[in-house]
Amino acid sequence: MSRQLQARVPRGMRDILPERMIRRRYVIDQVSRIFEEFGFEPLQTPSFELAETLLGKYGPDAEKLIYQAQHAGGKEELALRYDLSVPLARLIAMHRGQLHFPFKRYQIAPVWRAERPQRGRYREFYQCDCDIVGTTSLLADAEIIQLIHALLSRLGFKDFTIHLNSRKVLNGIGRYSGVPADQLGSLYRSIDKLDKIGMERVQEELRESQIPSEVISRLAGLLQIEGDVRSVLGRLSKELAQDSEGRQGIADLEEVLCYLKALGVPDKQLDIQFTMVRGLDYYDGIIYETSIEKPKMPSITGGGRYDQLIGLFMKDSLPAVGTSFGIERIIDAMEELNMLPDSVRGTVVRALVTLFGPDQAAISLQAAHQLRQAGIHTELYFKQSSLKSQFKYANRKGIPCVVVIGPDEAEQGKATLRNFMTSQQVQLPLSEMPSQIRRWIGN
RNA sequence: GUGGGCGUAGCUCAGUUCGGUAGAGCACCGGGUUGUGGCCCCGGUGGCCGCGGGUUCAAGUCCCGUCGCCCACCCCA
Repeated sequence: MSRQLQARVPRGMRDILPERMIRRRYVIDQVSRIFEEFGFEPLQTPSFELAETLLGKYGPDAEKLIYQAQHAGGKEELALRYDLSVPLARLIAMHRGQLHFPFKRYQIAPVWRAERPQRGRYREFYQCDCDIVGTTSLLADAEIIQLIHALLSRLGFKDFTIHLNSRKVLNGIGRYSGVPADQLGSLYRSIDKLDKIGMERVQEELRESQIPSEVISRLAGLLQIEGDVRSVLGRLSKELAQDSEGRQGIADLEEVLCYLKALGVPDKQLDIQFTMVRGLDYYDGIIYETSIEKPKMPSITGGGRYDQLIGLFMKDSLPAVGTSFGIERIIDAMEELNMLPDSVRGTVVRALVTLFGPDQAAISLQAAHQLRQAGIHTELYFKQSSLKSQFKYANRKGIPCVVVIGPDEAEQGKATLRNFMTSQQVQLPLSEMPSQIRRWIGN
């Protein structure tokens, strides 16, 4: 005998077993339903893109994480998609003639990033994106943010905060501080950490990045602005009064806040966090991400406006705005917080039909068939074994109803139905099984 | 890319101090109860002790190497 292979999957990737798959599907169903309620259309793009489509869009840090692929006989340089936005931009450019604008689409699909895995971070994971292409109206930005709020609320999240910022404001802050363009990256990275490491350490980092001390003290004043969303914007606009782009960014945020108020999104779940940056290069307007209090994990949504990205694939760009939901993190959080309804069980099977012996096989088969015809997910026990072990099997697997057809029932053309949730038991004709089971399990 | 922790049964882990026949709980199979699950009792199956090398009469245990997983940072969903 040759030695067996180690059964393994690539790092950062995982199998999803039925129990988890069922919970996952529940969440994904909810999410798609809400996307469609808001008028987003489904769509699909390939897992692979041409490497040239993806490269140069995300920024150097992200670009290192793109999986590139080759095939011995192939001439095309391929890459696995890193997100769903850049493929969307490519699709818009290719199919703009067949689409109606503003075009709203959602996509729930895996993406791949060669990161070092850890809690809430995988190398293959699903993103749920919704985007609106073809309008600069801030109503679209507001609608996306409203959708984030509606979706998370509908799933049962309560303690979450949507952090808002604008790339325009960030650019304004950059100019305000007088940091040279080539140091803006490290400036953003440092101020982004304000929440985590505090003012002192941020100033320390800025000094280490060779940023002049007068600039640091100007920034310090700016970064200390705190309070509710509106007063933050008021004070920030005074500081950035000389910068037209910065003023524009603030005006954008004010307008969106106004819409969100009208839409009933509570202020207390919104936060103007003008130190929030977001890594991807292509954002150029309002940006946002969502954090939850517990369990502790990185942001569960992230998105923003990217009016120039599509322009990389066609002559005149089309403005676009959208967000991504981290479905993996959302599912992890919901599992940890026990947020899934009881109706989401560990198995799709609703009824187990027992098997007694060769004489009853035909009638057991017939009963299973009848239940399936009636739309009840039914499993037939295949092995002739003690009733006890068949019951045990149903119990362990979480099947709520057992249909017993032994010699007694077979003779009378009846079945004994047992409800495992309540331990009720009734004997009735085969034709009445489906309605009885439906009464027991609901639906 | 940086730092830390851990690899022993299908799963969670003890055993490593001080080298001496491979353990527990859960799961699985059978029985107690030959037509009734969960609880209980009894029995059983199951191990390349991550992998390779070294030291030794003897290595899960000591030494070297290597691979893998987890956690944190960076960054992100």
